[in-house]
Amino acid sequence: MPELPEVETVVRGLRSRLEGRRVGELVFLSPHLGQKQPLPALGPDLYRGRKIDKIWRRGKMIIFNFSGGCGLLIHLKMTGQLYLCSPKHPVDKHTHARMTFADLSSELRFRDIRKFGFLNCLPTTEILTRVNSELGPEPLDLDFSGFQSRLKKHGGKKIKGWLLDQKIVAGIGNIYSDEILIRARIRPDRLADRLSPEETRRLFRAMKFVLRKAIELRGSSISDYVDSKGEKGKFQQKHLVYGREGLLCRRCRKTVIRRKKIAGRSSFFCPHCQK
DNA sequence: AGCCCATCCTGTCCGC
DNA sequence: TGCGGACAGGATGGGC
Repeated sequence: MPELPEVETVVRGLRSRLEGRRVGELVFLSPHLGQKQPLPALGPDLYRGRKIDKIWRRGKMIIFNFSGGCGLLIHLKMTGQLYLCSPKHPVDKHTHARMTFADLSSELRFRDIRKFGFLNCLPTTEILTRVNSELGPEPLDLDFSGFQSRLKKHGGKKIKGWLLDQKIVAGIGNIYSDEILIRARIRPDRLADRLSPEETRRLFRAMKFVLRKAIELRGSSISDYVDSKGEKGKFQQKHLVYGREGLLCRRCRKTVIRRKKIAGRSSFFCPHCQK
């Protein structure tokens, strides 16, 4: 499930290969994907010959800026993949869009088994407005006082739900929320405004540490995640709780990891380490 | 305000 | 071995 570190890894890979290139054509292979476009959508033909000025990330969103104000807004949701490959690489039934380039032999593919993800053709101004109205601040840019004030503002929420809420902080999903909470030693069902100053500090540090470390290790490959070169990440090897129900905690080595549904998501935690 | 649930979708896994 | 149902989850929208 691509979250901030996976999306950042994909963006860095695409940026180094694609910024400055000119589009050959953009083709949608799945009509379904086109229908999901919010208005005002731009026609794919409009992208021919345009230069890619910038590829960037906001939360879990991937954004392409092209010359002439055209943009792409992409979300991988759970099983989406965005990678470069040879045009000869087989196109299967889960490949929903492809983009070729005038000055590069590789092509870009958007593939998504569950079709929850999207790739929208929109003006960059539209993308900017949407992204900024729908998403809270970047967790890696957030300072401690901003973090504290957001904890207070949405203090009634369980901390797990708080971390997952893209409007509060953008980019954290189910894997990283659990991995942050074990390192902060806080139970996922604690209320956001009931954390002690020490716990608040630990949570802030754990959030930064886990996200930075996961980016360094190029993300977690749990199910379908691969980066822009089709390669897997390595952070799953560092997971302390996620997906480890019934196994011994890797932190205290004596308590069995429990799983409980919190904020609608299965949450893994150590009842001994997390208070 | 915040929780829970259903929804979108398909592959995987488990039990019978 | 095969079938069917449960499950997984990011985000949204509705109801409480």
